[in-house]
Amino acid sequence: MADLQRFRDMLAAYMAKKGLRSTKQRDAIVDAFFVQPDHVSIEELLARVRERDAAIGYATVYRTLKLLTESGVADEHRFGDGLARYELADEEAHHDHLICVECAKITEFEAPDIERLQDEVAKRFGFVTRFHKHEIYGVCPDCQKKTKPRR
Amino acid sequence: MADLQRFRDMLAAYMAKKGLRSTKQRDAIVDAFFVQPDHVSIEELLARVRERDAAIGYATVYRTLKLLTESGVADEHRFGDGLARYELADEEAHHDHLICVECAKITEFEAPDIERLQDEVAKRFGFVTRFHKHEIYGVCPDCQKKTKPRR
DNA sequence: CTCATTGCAAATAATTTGCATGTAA
DNA sequence: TTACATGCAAATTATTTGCAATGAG
Repeated sequence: MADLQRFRDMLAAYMAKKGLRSTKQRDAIVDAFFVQPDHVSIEELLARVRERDAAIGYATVYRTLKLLTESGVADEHRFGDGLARYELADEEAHHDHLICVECAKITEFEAPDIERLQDEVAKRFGFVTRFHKHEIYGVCPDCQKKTKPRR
Repeated sequence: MADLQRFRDMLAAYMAKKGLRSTKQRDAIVDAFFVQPDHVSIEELLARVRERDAAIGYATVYRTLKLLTESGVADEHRFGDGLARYELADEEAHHDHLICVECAKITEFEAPDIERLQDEVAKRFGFVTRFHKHEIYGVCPDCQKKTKPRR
């Protein structure tokens, strides 16, 4: 688990710079995100947040996640199921994803050697890298067992 | 440029197997795709196709591109601008993408060493890979010149 | 007090689908 | 002839936005 305080500070700084205000809705959403900032969708997060305050509207969740993304606290991902998912923008421990095409489970992996080769590719083309996506779609071990049981 | 005939055969086989018919609209769309099968969007393809037959509806383009995708002739990509783009599903010459965040230009790259490391990652997690996405987002050489001119 | 924020509903944008009509095979 | 295909418009889905009411600083 990353250093959450660092992210809270990052968000506070961004909000101060932009003259944004903190509200109970925002706090509830941000807290809910920090509880388990791992590939949550808006809908999942909204459900979590409504346990604390049932009146929070989904537009507020969209707006707050956009705020988290702009402030550099969260990264937005799209894994092919048509909706955005968010996770902590943890550069220190950068990882990429394996996505199961059967059960949609997401597994993280780190591969510094791939990152290095990737930097070389960017350099070869004269690109200044901002970010990247590396996603491997396939069938996870669990689903391999389910899909082709010996019979 | 890949062996287009191979892809035409692949499509014909798929259509035969499914009992699908060839129509002048489908032919026009497929031909237009084959002319330049490089990251076209539905809208771009529709424009191209309408030069030949102005009456073709956009639903037909959607349906035909889905057909191309299902038959293994085309791959669908989403590069973050909110719409689907299609390219030839050329496994022999597999490549990934560099996307300029300024001008949205897409550059292809091949990196067999990355692919190999990626296979190792999948194996390490017991995944059976179906396909992958590796996209590097950054600023291309042209836009670097535009964005920060010496002044 | 002032201006950002919220919740709601309506607006978008990309894509999909129902259906009457057209048309391959 | 017998389904499959098409074009249109309406439906869907995820997300965004206008606006009046609310609330933070």
